[in-house]
Amino acid sequence: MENATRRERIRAQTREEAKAAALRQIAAAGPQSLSLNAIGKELGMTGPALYRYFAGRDELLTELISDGYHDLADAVLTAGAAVEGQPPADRIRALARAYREWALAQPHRYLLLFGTPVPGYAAPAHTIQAATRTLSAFLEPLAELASAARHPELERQLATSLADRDGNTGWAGATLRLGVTGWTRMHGVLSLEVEGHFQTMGFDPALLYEAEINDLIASA
Amino acid sequence: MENATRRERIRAQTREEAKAAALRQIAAAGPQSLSLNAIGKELGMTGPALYRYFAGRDELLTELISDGYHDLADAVLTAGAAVEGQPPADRIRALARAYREWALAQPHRYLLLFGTPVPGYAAPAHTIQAATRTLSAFLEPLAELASAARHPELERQLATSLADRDGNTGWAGATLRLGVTGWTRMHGVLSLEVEGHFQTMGFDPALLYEAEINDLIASA
DNA sequence: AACCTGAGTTAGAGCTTCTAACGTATGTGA
DNA sequence: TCACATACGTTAGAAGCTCTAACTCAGGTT
Repeated sequence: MENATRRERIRAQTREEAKAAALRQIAAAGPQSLSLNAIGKELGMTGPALYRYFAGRDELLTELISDGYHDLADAVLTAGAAVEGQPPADRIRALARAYREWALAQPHRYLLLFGTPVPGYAAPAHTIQAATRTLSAFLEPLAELASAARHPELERQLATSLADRDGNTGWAGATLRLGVTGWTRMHGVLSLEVEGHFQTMGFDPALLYEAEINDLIASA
Repeated sequence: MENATRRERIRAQTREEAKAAALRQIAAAGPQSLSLNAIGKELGMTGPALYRYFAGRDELLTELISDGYHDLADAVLTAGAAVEGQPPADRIRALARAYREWALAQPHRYLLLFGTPVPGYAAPAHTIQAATRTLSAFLEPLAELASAARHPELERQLATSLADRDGNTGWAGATLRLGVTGWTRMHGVLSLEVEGHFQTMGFDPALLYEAEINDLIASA
């Protein structure tokens, strides 16, 4: 960003404005009704002009997803930094809370990341890295709690596969299993909540979420 | 279906054909690329002709979702009937297996039910009833296992709210909590699996799913 | 046999993404 | 300071979509 020409700065700014408008539209009427024409109008230009900034609708969506992963990772890591030094159980609870708050503050965005996948979308490498970043934040405190192997085969698969990948991060299989389990449980509650499936059931999803987190901690 | 006129029978058949074609299309390219024109072509007629059968694209989608809920409920209940009399833990495992198999056999359909919601869609009453049917199948064996209250406030909310609803079904709060927890955990694993989020992680999701079910049983 | 109803047709409005061709403004090198 | 290259935004248009309107035609009923 330092040695960017004036043109490049303005261009980047326009891209950001377009993405912001896109998010507003998605929040208002869902991802399927995202229209480049409408975004253009919001920015004060015609639809085709946006093709100077994005290869097409799919690329715009892909970028929104990528941004989302990074934003979520940042939110979780920030929450993690704020509770450094505290007991692992408390840190896990803080991370989980940050995860949930991010999702509920912008449900449409959470669904963009974890809802029905966009057909043409394939996660770029740095997106996977952002996801790994989020998971790692949880793994750190979990490692302090993880006890003996509970599901040997699953833990073995996780340990060997993730060790091969990015140069042996050194997480124990039991820790990784707790991480993945925590992820699926958080997502299970959050996705159904965000999609409104609990609406007619008359209970507070926050309690269920908390219960899941506490169960996870207790089981470790 | 007995005293239906010939016309009505043919009409119903055409509707079914259209829905089958729609499912094929969704399976091939996702829900967003569902096109009435293309369905018409597949049935050997033009696009607008389908408006004689469905009020529009949204109604067709809504109907596919409704059908899905009923189909899923049937699959789970059938599996439940097949293991009647067996110990509750085994019955739960059988139900969970049926649930998973249904989802994996037709991932696009599972996502239609539990992925990003279609904007205009509001679940009709009989759909909610189908969902309740599925949940109840799990509640029966869970009730035999449910122990003392573990999350009092959550269980109280569930018991009172669902008691008010359909004329007191009589499930204990602890049972209901286990049911909802089981649902979110199954969904957590399944939705991430179906969306391909585990693809780069190199472990068998079936093991994670099993582990979740066994944990649930053990915790009850 | 005459009629009514329902199914399918084409035409067209209004939207979408996206390409192509065209002007214009902007920042840079001579 | 002037000329030029490049980037930016425009309009036009193709191909697709949903959905409405008007029309034709075949089936079943009276």
